[in-house]
Amino acid sequence: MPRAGLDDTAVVDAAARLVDADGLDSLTLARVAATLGVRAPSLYSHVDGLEDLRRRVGARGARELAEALGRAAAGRAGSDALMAVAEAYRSYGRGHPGRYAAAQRARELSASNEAVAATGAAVEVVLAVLRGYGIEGDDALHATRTIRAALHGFVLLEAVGGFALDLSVDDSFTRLIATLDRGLRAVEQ
Amino acid sequence: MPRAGLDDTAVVDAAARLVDADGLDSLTLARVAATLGVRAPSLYSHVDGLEDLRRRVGARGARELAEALGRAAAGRAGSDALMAVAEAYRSYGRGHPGRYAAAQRARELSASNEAVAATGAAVEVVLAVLRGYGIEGDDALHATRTIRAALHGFVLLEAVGGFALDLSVDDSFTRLIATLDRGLRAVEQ
DNA sequence: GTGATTGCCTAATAGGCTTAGGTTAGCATG
DNA sequence: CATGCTAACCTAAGCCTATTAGGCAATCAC
Repeated sequence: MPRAGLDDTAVVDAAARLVDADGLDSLTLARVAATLGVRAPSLYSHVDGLEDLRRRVGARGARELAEALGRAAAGRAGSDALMAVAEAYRSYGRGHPGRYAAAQRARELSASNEAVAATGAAVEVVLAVLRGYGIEGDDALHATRTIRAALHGFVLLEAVGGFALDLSVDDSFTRLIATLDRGLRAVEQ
Repeated sequence: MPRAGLDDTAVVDAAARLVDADGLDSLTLARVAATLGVRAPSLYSHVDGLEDLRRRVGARGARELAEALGRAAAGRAGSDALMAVAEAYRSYGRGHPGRYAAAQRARELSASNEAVAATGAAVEVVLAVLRGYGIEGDDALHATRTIRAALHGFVLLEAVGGFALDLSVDDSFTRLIATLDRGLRAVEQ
């Protein structure tokens, strides 16, 4: 019997493609194994069960998202940077809905150093953008939560088909960012 | 053999309690049946399988959430109304995390008249609040998406333990609403 | 070539959903 | 009060998961 020649990365690759195509809930070891031409128990050589696989997919999503945000922010400042980061965030969520969803399972991901580091990097990107607004310290941390909540909610609602009305979702997103931009600029204290 | 005397409502009740306590993912027919003192197949007399049960729990969540928003908005206007609605939204999400999560599965819920009606009612509440800001028409629909995205994202991040830093989550929420309030007030055109 | 590693396998356990088909409790009707 | 119907509940079985245990053999280091 020839070997498939798998390794950890190949398994996570296959899982990531699967969740992006069919949703996080449809991630099963059986399906991943089938796409790799292998039986389910064989995956245990590379991955420590289903939960571990989900965690690794989430960690990859967190890392890719943080990288995308960093690239978007590079060389920009102020509203320009906020818009670029927001666009990159939404773009990643739309392009990789499964990885994105997996990246948000904070409780599971707290066991992954890679995921924790990536989340920290993403926060740093937003904090840098906020310095362009003159917001620092705790104010900046609160503002980071505001921005993250707004972007996260938008991406999830879009992914789940929550924007049912016949009204441009692109326009809605642009206005969301504009509202945040205005709201952040007007901060006193 | 005595009968348990179940009906649809009792089954959905049990499921709603279960998902609020242990999370939406832990909803299984076997567990619901066990809490009701019955075998899993017996539930098929009252509910059309697991997916249908999830849909019904989500519909109940959507209705309860819409009712809470309506109560919060009653007798208030402007920033006051926005704050009250936002607090009610977050409060429901925290108090009933499982129902709340189920209520957001838009694709599944599109098959539920109750859920569709409830979602429409919630949108109406927000539109009424926005009239207090002088926002109407498409602008108001876009603003509704902004508000919904921000609240939804915040509730989900809070539920999943996404706010890890030692920084008051209550304060963050207050500032989120304040940022939205300022951002909505400054709308031109 | 030889030995060790390890990738992959089959077999089996345990638990989930669901369908099929049977039994019976409890009500409605005569 | 007896009869019969409805529907609530059951067991059995099939098929899908995940996971563990234990075995075989392909491949690599020497």
